[in-house]
Amino acid sequence: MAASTLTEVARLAGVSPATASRVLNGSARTPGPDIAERVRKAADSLGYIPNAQAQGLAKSSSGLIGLIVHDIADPYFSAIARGVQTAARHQNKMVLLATTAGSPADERAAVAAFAARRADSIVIAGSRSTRTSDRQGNAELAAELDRYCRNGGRVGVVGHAVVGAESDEGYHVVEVPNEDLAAALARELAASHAGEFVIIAGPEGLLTSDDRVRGFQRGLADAGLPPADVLHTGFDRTGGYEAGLELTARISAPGGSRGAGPDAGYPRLCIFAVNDVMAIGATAALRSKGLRIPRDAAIAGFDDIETLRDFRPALSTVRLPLEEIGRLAVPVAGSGPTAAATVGVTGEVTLRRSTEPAGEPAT
Amino acid sequence: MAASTLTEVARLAGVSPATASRVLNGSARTPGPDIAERVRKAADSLGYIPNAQAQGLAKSSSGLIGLIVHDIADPYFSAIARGVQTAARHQNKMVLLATTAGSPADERAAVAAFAARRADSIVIAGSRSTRTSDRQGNAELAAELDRYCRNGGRVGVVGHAVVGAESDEGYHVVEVPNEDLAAALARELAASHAGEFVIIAGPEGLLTSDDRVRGFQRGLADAGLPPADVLHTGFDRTGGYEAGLELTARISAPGGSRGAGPDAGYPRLCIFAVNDVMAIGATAALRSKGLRIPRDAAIAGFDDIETLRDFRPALSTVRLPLEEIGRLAVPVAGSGPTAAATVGVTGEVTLRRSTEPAGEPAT
DNA sequence: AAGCAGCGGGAATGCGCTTTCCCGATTCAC
DNA sequence: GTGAATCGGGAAAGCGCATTCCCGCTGCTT
Repeated sequence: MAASTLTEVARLAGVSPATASRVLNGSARTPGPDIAERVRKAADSLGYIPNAQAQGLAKSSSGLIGLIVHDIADPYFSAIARGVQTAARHQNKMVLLATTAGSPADERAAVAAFAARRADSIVIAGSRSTRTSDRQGNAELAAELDRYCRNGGRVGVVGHAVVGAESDEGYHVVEVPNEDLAAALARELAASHAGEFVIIAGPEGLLTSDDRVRGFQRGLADAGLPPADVLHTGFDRTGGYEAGLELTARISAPGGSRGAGPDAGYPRLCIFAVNDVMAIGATAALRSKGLRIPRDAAIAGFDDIETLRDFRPALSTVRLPLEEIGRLAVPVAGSGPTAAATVGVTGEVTLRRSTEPAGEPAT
Repeated sequence: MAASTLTEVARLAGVSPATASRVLNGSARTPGPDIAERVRKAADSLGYIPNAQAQGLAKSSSGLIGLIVHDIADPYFSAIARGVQTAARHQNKMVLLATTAGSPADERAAVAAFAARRADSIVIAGSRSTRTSDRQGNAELAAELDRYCRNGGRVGVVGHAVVGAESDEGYHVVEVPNEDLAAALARELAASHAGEFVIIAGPEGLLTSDDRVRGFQRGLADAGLPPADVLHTGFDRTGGYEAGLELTARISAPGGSRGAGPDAGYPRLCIFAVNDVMAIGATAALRSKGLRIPRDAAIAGFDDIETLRDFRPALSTVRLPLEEIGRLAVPVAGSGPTAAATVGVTGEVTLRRSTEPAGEPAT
């Protein structure tokens, strides 16, 4: 027993399919109240559910929003996803999920799939990369997106414009001032840390990572400090952990630049991990070697993911309104082709215990 | 410039739409190699992307998997979502996301929306409830699901069968032995804790919560202990936090049943929160009042969400293979109407520092 | 050599719905 | 009271694709 169709409803109500369609969906023309009543009654006596595929085909629009993330179980992305979901609900749309682990090729495929489903708009969260190994992938992704836009699709990107994107139609980006915020963080840290600074960064070429690194270095320079060493590693917890292990050696080594160290009364090292999950990984690594934070090293992250709320030691970070970012990233439904090209959000440096000067009593 | 259609491709290739369709999609009949080549070339010179809506309409199947969760940003659900996503990818399908905050009415609406989109299958994660206030909602949800199944849909449910579900066609549940695992946890804890036991539970009527409570009590009974007090609260971090606050009073109160207490050398209280986020909330509450874990209270959760990996004190819990659960919950694509009704997974009691006997040196 | 199965391709139909177009019946203005 | 404008409803044409049916052809059997 297949689902009942509009035609069946119409027949049962004794009207034409056209009329039934008009009453059951908000058409411009509203049939008479008596007829409307009959149709509605017929509809729910049959348990009629409109076939969204057919509707989409006829109206060429699907009520779908495509969301592309690296990994839905990553707190950063799931917070954004929540925002996207909220916005979608306000627009009476559903969200289609694609996870790509950051591979441009997969992202291209996801865009194509969304296009095939005639998604009304696409949201791309997750950092862009300029690695040469991704060049071709990026180009293809950009091409796919352009085509999608030309066909009337709207796309919202979190963070950076897609590398090589041409179209400016229906393409908007939620800009996160990564560089400025990282600089601000660096300045604040520089004020209270005499020790050496080290940055745990993502792979070279990852835009978000690069921006934050650049900003942090600029902030240090502003404070009259030399640039920090940069360790490139994976953009996830594992990367942070590995870098953390590497740093433990440096921390435990006798002596060290600028004569800092646990016994000097302030942290030998101040570590900036370009995102929170990496900071968490690094913290775990240090802890596994018996080092304490902030006693033996200060550490700060970026994003302020929800996980941090209960993480000890409380991690200093830069708070980003992730959910709002998600909400803002979904293109507004009926917006004209010249929708706002860019919306900005702002963050906030949030200092917590992990970067307090050493020697304070633990809470 | 609208997206190009099969007909355009066919015309460019100088063949009929039928032939073009046959070569571009895996049809039973494969046209000659020369023709196929021509069509394929025409297709990608035009950047042809098949219209999934039209395909779906014609084939009446959509390549969509609907996923219903309470909150995608909750680590428990996002872990399951990851598993679902993995399974979907293996089936060459995409996942449609709906979040409902656990409201049966919203879940019904989500099922209807999925049905409208002709989703091939639906996965419902998130606990079922038997609260009387949800009675009608549950009934309607069950009815909606039954209709969906009768129309050929497949549904997979995590945890419990939907209350009141009739159909046994295309309906399968991933069963989690919540009760037994909770009992096992209780027995292990009983062996090392002399103090009083308290359970922080979700709202009464929430099946998952009820099962775990029942199991835990049974485990205590097995060990010859009296039943634990049960605090009912929200099934989320906030609920855990509030319950935790309430418990701090009890812990700090002078005296106490069975004469336990910090100075007695073992924890006064052993708290079992029915899920990890609640346990985290409770921990935060205790800590906010200056209490230490496990010194002043032992605490255990359930699920072993990924967040726990870096949570301190390391929380005892029951490990559930969440991602696998997600994978298993996705109905297999071509399975006959009499697909396996139930698949089981198993968990593992995982004792960590949060329930170690007090007095041990902190790590 | 005639007959038949088999194959490669095209014409046509339908999936379920929206939407234009059309037509008879009112209502309004003059 | 007649014309035009309006309203309420139905007929029909797609939306883009899959698929059934049909037809002309080749290659085989007897």
